[in-house]
Amino acid sequence: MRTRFAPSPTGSLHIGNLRSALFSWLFARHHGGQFILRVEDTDQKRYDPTAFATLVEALRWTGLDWDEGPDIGGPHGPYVQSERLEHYQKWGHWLVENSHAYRCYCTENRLEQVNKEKIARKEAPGYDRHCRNLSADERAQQDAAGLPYVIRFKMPLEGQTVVPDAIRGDVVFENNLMQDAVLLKSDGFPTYHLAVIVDDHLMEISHVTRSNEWLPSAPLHVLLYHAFGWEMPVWVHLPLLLNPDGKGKMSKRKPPRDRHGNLIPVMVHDYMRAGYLPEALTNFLANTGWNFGDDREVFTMAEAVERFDLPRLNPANSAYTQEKLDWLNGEHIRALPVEELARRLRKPLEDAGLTVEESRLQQVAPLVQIRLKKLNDVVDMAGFFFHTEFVPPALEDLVQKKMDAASTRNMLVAAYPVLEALDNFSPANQLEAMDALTGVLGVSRSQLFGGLRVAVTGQAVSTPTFETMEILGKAESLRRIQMAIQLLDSSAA
RNA sequence: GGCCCCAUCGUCUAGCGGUCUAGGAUGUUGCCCUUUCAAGGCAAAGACACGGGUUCGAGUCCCGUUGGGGCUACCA
Repeated sequence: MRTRFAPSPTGSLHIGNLRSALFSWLFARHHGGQFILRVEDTDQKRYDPTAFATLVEALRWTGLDWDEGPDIGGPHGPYVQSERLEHYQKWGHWLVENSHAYRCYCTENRLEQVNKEKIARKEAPGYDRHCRNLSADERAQQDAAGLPYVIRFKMPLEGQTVVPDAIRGDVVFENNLMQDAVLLKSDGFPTYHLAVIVDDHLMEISHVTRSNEWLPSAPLHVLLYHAFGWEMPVWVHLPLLLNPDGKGKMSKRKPPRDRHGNLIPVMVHDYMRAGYLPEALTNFLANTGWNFGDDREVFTMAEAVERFDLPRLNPANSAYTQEKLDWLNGEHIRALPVEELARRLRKPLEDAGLTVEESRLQQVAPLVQIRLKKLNDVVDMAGFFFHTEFVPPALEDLVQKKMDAASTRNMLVAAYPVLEALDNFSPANQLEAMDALTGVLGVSRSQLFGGLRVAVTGQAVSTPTFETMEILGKAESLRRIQMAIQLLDSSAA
């Protein structure tokens, strides 16, 4: 079995395309087959020289691997369509010579004109097949004049074409409703329709996996295989990933928003920057439109490879669920070995402008592991650990529930010498001492521990009190508590 | 408009004629735990789009309606 992913390089990787790629990859890997990467860059108007490197970066990040491709070569190369023009030209002209296609000399103006007239007459728009009906003389005349032309397919005027689809069965199309599609453009480049058939055949693709937006043009592709006399691959039209509201496919041109109005990332690089784990993203994507079985939602791609197959693919399109991705991301963060989490936390912290000391990072990682939904959340939660200068808390955060500045101050003043007297500054020891102090002072754990926590972290939401103080060290913790006391003093005055 | 695809809780899904007073997850709400935030535990609300058939029996099969999506380029 051989499947392929054939994106057109327009920048990063669209999440909907990643989902298609993922299904193709899982399918091939499950059956012990090969997965091929091919670049479909036949649209010269959209050419972007940096796009390919970005695409590969995104794809590598997701963990998908390919056996043949533009960057690694292979026996069926080249894997970039713009480098395969001779194939398309050869086979395009072969179709003309064997009367499956014809040269069309119509200008864009005429095409527009024909459409306008058809629409005015309330007919379906489309090419009127003017050049299909040229006499031999007329044809010779146009050729002699050296006019630019495109090659169009001679769609059968009657009958039906059946597309056998692996997940929805036979889909039947009426031939007379279909266009004489352009196969080879006037610039000598192929359209998708010609290129995909030639390449999939030459590259020996056994299963064509692609999103179901291609289903309407699949009969043309079937007919092309017939015309060439090539063996047809198995067609697998995958469901589409829709916007969170289920209206329209995910698109980077009109980026969707969640119900809080925040933009939802569409490109893989946006997910990388937002602090998502590749294993969470792929888990999420595999889990929408396909299911693992056994009611399991959290799984690795290695586990998915073992089980993946077409029968459990849902033929319906599905809406993107941000909440579920965020939950899965948290699950995968918690599943990481803590040293690995530490390693991945470095980048978001550094990107936030912080200087990250390795030993400190190792200490902080276990404290944030169960608290993070995204890696980037570490900046707000524990960024204070890496500040060169301590930023004291806001007064209103420092004053505890049902207390005022004076009573909060007195509480911290009482805690200070007790903490100072501790030889062993372990969290357990601190807890024991502070717990005892709550009884003496007549305050709750929440008030005392919370007051200390805000004092040493500088923020209302943070890592837990005693573990934090242990990392900060006794001296630094006491210094910060002292600062808090002064802050409360000045407010009382 | 035409053609094609699709249709179970808000969302992702299980269900492949009787085991369905429809299961899981997420999200929401409540309670518990608790040192903030999380995580964890428990609980609640929440769906077979509608109408016809077929059948002893339909969420499951067929048809229609409705709804949603896709395509309708010398873009992919």
